Amino acid sequence: MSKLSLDIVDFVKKAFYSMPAFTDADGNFINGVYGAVYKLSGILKSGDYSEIEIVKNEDEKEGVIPAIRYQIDSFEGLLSLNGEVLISINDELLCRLDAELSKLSPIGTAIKSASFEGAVKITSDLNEVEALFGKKADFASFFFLYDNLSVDGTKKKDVIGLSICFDGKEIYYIPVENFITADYLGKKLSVLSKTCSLATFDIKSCFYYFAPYEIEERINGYDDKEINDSDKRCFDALIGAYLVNPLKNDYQIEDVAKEYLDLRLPKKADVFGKDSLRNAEEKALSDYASKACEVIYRAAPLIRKKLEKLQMLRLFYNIEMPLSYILFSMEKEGIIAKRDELKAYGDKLLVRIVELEKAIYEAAGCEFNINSPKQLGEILFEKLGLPAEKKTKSGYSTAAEVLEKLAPEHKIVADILEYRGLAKLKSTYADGLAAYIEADDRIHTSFNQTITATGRISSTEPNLQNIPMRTELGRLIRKVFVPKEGCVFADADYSQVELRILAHMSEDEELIKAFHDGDDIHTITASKVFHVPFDEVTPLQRRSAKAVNFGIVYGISAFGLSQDLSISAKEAKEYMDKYFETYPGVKEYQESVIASAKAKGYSETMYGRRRPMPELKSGNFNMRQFGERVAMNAPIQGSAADIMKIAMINVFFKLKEMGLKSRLILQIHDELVIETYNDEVDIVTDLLTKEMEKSANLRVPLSADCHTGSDWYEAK
DNA sequence: TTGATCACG
DNA sequence: ACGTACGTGATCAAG
Repeated sequence: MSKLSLDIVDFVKKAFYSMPAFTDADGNFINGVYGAVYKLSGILKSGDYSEIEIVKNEDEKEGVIPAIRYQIDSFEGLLSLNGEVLISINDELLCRLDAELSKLSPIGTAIKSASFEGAVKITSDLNEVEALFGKKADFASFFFLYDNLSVDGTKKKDVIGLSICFDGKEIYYIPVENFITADYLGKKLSVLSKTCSLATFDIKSCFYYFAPYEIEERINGYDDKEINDSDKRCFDALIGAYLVNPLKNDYQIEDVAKEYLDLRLPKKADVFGKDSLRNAEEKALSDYASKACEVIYRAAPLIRKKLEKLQMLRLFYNIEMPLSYILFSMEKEGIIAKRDELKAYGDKLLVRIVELEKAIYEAAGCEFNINSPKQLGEILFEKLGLPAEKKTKSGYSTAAEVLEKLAPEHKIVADILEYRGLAKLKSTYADGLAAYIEADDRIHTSFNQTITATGRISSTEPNLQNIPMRTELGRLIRKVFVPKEGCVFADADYSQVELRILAHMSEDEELIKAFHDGDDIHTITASKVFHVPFDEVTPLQRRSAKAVNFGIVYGISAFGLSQDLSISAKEAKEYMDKYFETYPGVKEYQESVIASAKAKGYSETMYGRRRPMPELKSGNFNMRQFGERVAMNAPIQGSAADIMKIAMINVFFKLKEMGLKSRLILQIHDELVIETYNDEVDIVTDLLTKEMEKSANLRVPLSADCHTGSDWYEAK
């Protein structure tokens, strides 16, 4: 009888790759530990050994993917209950292993794994690839597998391979290597898109290599056409899933697999870890990509049916799908940011920040971290004894709103407020933006189309939709954003688009009339609400009317309005009552929207975009109130988002149709920026304004103001 | 990772 | 009686 030396790292690793990938009910892989126990059990039952010596190569363990790593640990735990290295083989051990085996069995745990009816074929044979794309088909899915490592200097992602599926049975995985480049595969897909509907996931990331036929050939703007099944179009399962449920914060392909197919798809990070996919085994790569491709192939028709049922096909095909290409194009263009000027701006801020720090430490009598709300609160409210308004869960509130009230109490407060403002500008904007300037001197933001609950787009890495505007010092940052040589910026923004949409949707006659009468809607509203002639509206009255107008769009509450205007809730309520007397149609409209949302569980925009409102069914009063405000706001904010998206489609394809060189580069909710060639300024400003104003036909006119300038500060 | 704060529409 | 304006993203501190 002899001793079995068992290298558990290698043992589990081999087992993992020899078994189909299955998981437990929580989605954790258990195929490696299952295979290892199964094999070990067989070895031990042969009776050749009397004891096991556990060998564990920690270095090798670090090198394996996470999905294997944790299985090594659980295998070790099963084998060696108390951490022994030497284990004697007896009946107790054999029984324990058998018991574990039945627990781990994929049959026993009844886990459905993404499994194929047909085999995955890996091919690098050019003839085979050519033949593959020459197939006659109505529908195919594809999936680009990108490297985990993001490449510095460019947003262009590294493609490792492409999976493509034509009939749901046979899935091909084509590694990108040698003459089979990502560009080549993209071109093949472009050609295919002419005769075959294609589905993928996150199509925006595919546009680096592939432009669908319907985009390449297109010169016409938005068209509210019916959707024919026979039309060959691209389908993005991510955008589809988002439209069906815009509340989910993070849609991964694994979520789509689970939600629409009840399949557990392994997470990319679990399979490959954080390492580059360049070093991963081809089988693992093809396995992952093919599963994703199959999920798309099977889920896309289901998502499409769902959209059809929800009457959102036109929103999907006529607005969101073409928009995704425009967002890609805007990301790719980017915007020049001047490194040196940003640095100089930051240095200027730093001088004052250092001064303020000194003054604050002196006034406080000690040094502390001004950026820490906790430490700041202790200094202000304990050491200096300022009157505290305990407001947050974790302690004193030191928000600007609170500090402003405290300013007369102690001279330190004003310095802190100024410090805060400057520190924000330095960290988020001066230093923050500089880190995103790429080799082409441009910042390439990411526009996200599947984030917001209302249908707006968002901007990240960096966020170019929140560049300072309201204070002069902050606004100066916009001077670092400049057009390229021979260009200016054309910047157009909608005037009061949300209130105009409210006028349209509520059909309130007075509000509609107000927009036909003139364009200072706040003064007109003040005049009507306070019963004074237009020319005699006081600044305070206008400010109040403006706040009420904002409140109406947000889904008004007397308390919120009172906070904004620093008045009592009773006075705020009076303003609201007067407003609703003036515009009774608005009140009726808001009530009907809430009633409808309560009945249906969602509210919708002019173009059929839905926002589900589970809060309305909540047992919690506050949640229900929130649901009601959201029900009032979402159709307004969402319709404005729809209209801007239509305008972007019209502007983008108009530029293309006219063969202009100028390009859309930014969207900030109600504002578009075009990098405009000097010889195209007149035509571009004209088409930009016109396309924005005619993108929707409302009961009130849409108005857009366009400015030009040689930097973003000047063009606003 | 979460909460507080603050930048935008 | 209760606690609230709508929608985002980045940074910093602290657990």
